[in-house]
Amino acid sequence: MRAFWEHGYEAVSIADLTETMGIKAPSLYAAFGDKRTLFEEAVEAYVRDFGAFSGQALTEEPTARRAVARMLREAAAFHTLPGYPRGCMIITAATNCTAQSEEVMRSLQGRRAQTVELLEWRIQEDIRSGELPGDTDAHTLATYGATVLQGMSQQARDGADRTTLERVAELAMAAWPAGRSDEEGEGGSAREA
Amino acid sequence: MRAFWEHGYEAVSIADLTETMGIKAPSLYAAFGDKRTLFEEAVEAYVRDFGAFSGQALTEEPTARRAVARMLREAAAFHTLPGYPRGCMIITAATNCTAQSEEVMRSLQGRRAQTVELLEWRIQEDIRSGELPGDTDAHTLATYGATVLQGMSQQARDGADRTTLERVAELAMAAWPAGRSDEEGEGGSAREA
DNA sequence: GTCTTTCTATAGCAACCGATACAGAAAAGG
DNA sequence: CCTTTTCTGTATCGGTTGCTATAGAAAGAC
Repeated sequence: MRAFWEHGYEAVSIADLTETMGIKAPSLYAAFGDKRTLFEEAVEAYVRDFGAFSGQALTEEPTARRAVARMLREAAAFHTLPGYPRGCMIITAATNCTAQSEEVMRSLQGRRAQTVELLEWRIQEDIRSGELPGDTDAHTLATYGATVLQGMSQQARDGADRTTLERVAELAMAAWPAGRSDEEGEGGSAREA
Repeated sequence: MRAFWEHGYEAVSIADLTETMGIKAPSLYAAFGDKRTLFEEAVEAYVRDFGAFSGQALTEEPTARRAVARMLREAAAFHTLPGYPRGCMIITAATNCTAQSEEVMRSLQGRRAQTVELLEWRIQEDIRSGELPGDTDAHTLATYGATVLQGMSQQARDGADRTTLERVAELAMAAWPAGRSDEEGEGGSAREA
């Protein structure tokens, strides 16, 4: 997983994997069957251990605004974990692809699209509930959230440190429209006028 | 150039290049000497024809704010040119790299860092001139600009259309602090209090 | 102990990688 | 016309890719 995370799908060879895993090629193929299958399992392990924060933030927080704020804040941390590759595996692991690994690319592309759709759905939910004004552009807003998230991954890869990214995440939220629940006061949860 | 732009450095083979260029391998090596050299020339051709907008915006505009606004607006167009690969070649062409092409990766990384440094320098210039308040965090602000720019490239690759990206660019500027020249009125150039 | 089952390591498969040696065709000079 | 030079195409180099057949070692059953 770490090898795929750092170098991407095609740039990691079977020889690299057998070397870092301490096993020989036949054992690897007996256990995983295929390089693609092994990659898919590595992706699922990554999502489980390091990539679940975005889905959790987008489902657990009460408003889309708080969800995105938390997602970006935690992304700053997860994209700069000490001792781990920088950036997000889902974003970077399949960007330079041959024709034969197009399916792998589209697989990760689907996962990214899933996150954007979930975010857009949360925004539309806030529009329906009156939390956000009725003329809010949900598609643009969701794309903006994904843009900042994926840009932070690239910046982490290029060496940006965690505190800088956390400040970027906080700054990015200044462009996000304030909802009804955080118009006055700042608790936003218990205080209802 | 288009092949490297779309698939990246390592994912394009010499056979791909000789096929799309209509020449055989020995002619290619006689003309360019090396795959790496050919890639570098392709990068320079890309920067000249499609990637100069960011440098121009960052040097020609009177303030850092207007520079970033223009850079992001034009990026939305250049990252979604009809008939060309999506996104920015400098950002995506060398992300999945083997150990042998680390130099290529660092070369593009250096070009990206150059843009961020130029942006940060423009911001500090505005701070010195009083256009921006003295406690402005130039490093965070420059990283934010680069984050949105690179995130837009990723979004373009994932299928975002031009108008959506232009709205994202405009929305992103809502997080950018207003300078002294655009506090009141909106011309900002001829009107001096 | 002996037999059976599971696992692992050696060796090698066809296909492709970047890069060249060499021969033949085309063009330029007289 | 002939010679010299430049260019292009065929064939191939050693190395690596993902993947596997086959033989040998380790472990469990009794």
